[in-house]
Amino acid sequence: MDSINIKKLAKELNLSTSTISRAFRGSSDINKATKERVLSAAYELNYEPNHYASNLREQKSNTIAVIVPEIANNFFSQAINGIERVAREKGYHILIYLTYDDFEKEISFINNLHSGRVDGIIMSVSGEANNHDYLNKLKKKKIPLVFFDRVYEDIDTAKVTSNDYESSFSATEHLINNGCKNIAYLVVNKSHSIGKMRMRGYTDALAAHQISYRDDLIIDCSNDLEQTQEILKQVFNDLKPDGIFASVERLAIATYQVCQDQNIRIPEDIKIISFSSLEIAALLNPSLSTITQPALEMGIEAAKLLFKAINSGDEQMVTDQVVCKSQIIGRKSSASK
Amino acid sequence: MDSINIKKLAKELNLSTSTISRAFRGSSDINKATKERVLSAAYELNYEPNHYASNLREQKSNTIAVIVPEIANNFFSQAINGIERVAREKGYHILIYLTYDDFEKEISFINNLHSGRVDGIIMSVSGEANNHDYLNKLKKKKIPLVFFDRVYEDIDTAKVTSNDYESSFSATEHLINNGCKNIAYLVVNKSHSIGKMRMRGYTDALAAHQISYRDDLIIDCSNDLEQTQEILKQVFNDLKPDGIFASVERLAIATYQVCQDQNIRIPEDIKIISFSSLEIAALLNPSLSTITQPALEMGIEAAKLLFKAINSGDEQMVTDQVVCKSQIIGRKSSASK
DNA sequence: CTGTTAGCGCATTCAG
DNA sequence: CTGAATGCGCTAACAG
Repeated sequence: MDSINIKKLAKELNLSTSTISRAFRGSSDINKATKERVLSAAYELNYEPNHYASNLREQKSNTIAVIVPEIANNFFSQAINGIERVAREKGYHILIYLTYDDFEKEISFINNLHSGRVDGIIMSVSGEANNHDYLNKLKKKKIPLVFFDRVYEDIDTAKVTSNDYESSFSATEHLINNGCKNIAYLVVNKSHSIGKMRMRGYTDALAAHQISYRDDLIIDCSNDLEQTQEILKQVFNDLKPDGIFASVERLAIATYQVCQDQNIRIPEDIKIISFSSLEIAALLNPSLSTITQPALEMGIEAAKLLFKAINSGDEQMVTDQVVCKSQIIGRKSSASK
Repeated sequence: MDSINIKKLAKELNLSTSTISRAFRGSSDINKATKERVLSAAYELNYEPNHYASNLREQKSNTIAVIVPEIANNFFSQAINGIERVAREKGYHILIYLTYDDFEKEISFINNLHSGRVDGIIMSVSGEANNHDYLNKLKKKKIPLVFFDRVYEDIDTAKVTSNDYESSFSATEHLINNGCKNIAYLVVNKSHSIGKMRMRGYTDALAAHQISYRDDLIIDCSNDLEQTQEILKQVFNDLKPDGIFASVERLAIATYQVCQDQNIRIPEDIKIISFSSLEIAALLNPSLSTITQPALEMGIEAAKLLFKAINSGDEQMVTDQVVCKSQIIGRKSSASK
C-alpha cells in the first residue's frame, strides 16, 4: 500500500525500473541529471533498494558470519571488534552466532549458512574431537571459511592463531625461574586444539628444566564457575601446587577467588600466570601476570583473510596460516619473594 | 552448474517445487512419506532453501539488528548475550552494528536497515542532542525499534532501562555516609540520557544531605583512556576530591590507574563507587564498590519486547517501558576508615 | 495430498 | 543514454 519499491518510484518519475537500478548501482550508463533526479526522489520517498531482492539477483549477500563460543569474554569481544572494523570498511554486514561450546549448535549454524546467506564465515571452533564433514560442504558451495584462535587441524582452510606453544613454554619457564616446582596446568577442555598446544608448551618447559611431569597436576576444570572453584579447592588442599598456569582467563579468576576464600597468598604461597585479554590485569589484587593474545589484531587478520578469499573468486582457495605473537607480562602474581 | 536449488531437487525427485517447499516449511499438507523422501534427498544433495529467496517472497527476514556503541565492553557484551538467547530461541538471526558513539554511523546504519533487511531493531543510542527524524522513517516502514540502556526520550517506542536515578542517588548517599564531602562526578558525555539521569541522582543526593553542588566537580572525561587519565590527574591535584562517583566503568578504571600512578590511596585518600558490569570487581585492588546493572536481563527484556512488537503485527505499536533494578554492592573502595 | 501458476523486488541482457 | 523483458529461488493461492 504505502510501501515504496522500485516500480513505484519508476512510475513516479516516468522512468523504467532499470534506470532506477542504474542510478543506485553507480553504473556508468546513465545521464548524470537523471541519476540525481532519481536519487533525490528516492530520498524524498524514502526508497532504499531491497537487499534481499538484490542479493537474490546477484547471488551475493555482502554479509559474513562470525561464529564464536561466547561473546561475554574479553578475547572474543575484542576479536569481533577487529573483524567489524574490517568488514564495515568493505560495506559488509555481520551476523553473530554463539555456540556456548556446544558442538551441535556449531553444526546447526553451519548447516544453516550453506544456503547463500553469507559470503563467508569466520569461526572459532567448539568440537575438536568430532567429525568435521559438515564443513566440507561449505567448500562445495564455495563459501570461504577462516578459523581463528581455536581451529580444526584436519580442515584445510585459512587460519589465524597465536604462538601458543612458544608463549606457554615461556610462561611455564617464567614460573620455574621464579621458584615454582609443582606447577598445575588448568584447562577447560583438553581436547581443544588450543588446550593441547598450550599444554605441550607446559610439558616441554618442565622437561627442559628437569621437572618431571605429573598427570595429577593437569586439572580439567569446568565452564561453570562454581564447579571449577570446587575442583580448585580440592586441588589446592590435596596437591598444594606452588604454581598455576591457567590456560584461559576464566580459570585465573576462579583461582583468585578460591585463594581469597581459602587465605592462600598470591604469590607467596602460590604463583600464577594466565592467558588473558583482561585490560585491567594490572589492577587486580595482586596484579596478574598474563600472556596476552593480540585479540583485536587476530580479528583483523581473520577478516582480511576472509575478504581475500571472497575476492579471489573461485579460482584458488585461500589457506594462509597467520600466527600472531602473544605478549608475556610478568606482574606481582608470579613474582619471586 | 553444480549448485543445487529447489527446481533441480524437484526434477530429481519427480515432484513439483511446491512439494519440496512444503516439506521444508513443516506444512501439514504433505504426505509423511514424501516429506521424508524430500528431506533425505535434500540432505544427500546438500540442499538448503535459500534464505534470500524466501525472505523476498515472504517479506520477512527472521533477522534482527542490534546497534550498540561498542562490543568490547562488559555491559554491552552481556546484554548481547541476553538478546542472543531470546533471538536464537525464536530462530532469529542477529546482525551487529557498532557505532563507536558516532552519531553519523548510527544514522547510516538505520538508513540502511529501512529496506526490509531486518524485522526489528534493538539499539543503545549515541546521539542524544540531535534530530532523530531518521528514526521516524522506521515507523512508516513498520520496523519495530526497542531502545535499551541509552534511549532517546523524544522517540516514542519500547524502552528497557535501569533505575539509574535511584541507584545514583543511593550510591552518592553511600559515599556521603562513609564520610565523603567533595564528591566528583565522572561522566563521558553529559548530554546522554544516561549521564543526565545519573547526574540528577548525584545532585539530588548532595542536596538531600545539605552538601552544596559544585560545578567544578562535574568532570567531563573522554572515551580515550589517556586523555581521561590526564584530566583526572589534574582534577585530583587541583580539587582534591575525597569521593568519586564514576558514571561508567571505564572511568573507574582510569581512576584506579591514576591513583596507582600518583600514590593516592583508595579508600583512605579517596573513595570510589562506579557503575560497572565487571564480574571481577571483587578482585581488584582494592575491591571496587559497584552499581551493577542487570545487563543480561536487560538484553533479554529488550529482545522480548522486540518480539512482542514483531508478532503484534501492525495492529498496535509496542511502547512498553521496562525498568530493571541495579544492585549496589559496597566493597573496600568506598569503605570508611 | 500434489501440481500449476504467478510474482516477491531487483539487475541485467538486449534493443533501440 | 534509456526501456522492455527475463529470471534469481522460493512460496502461496488455487485447482484438482
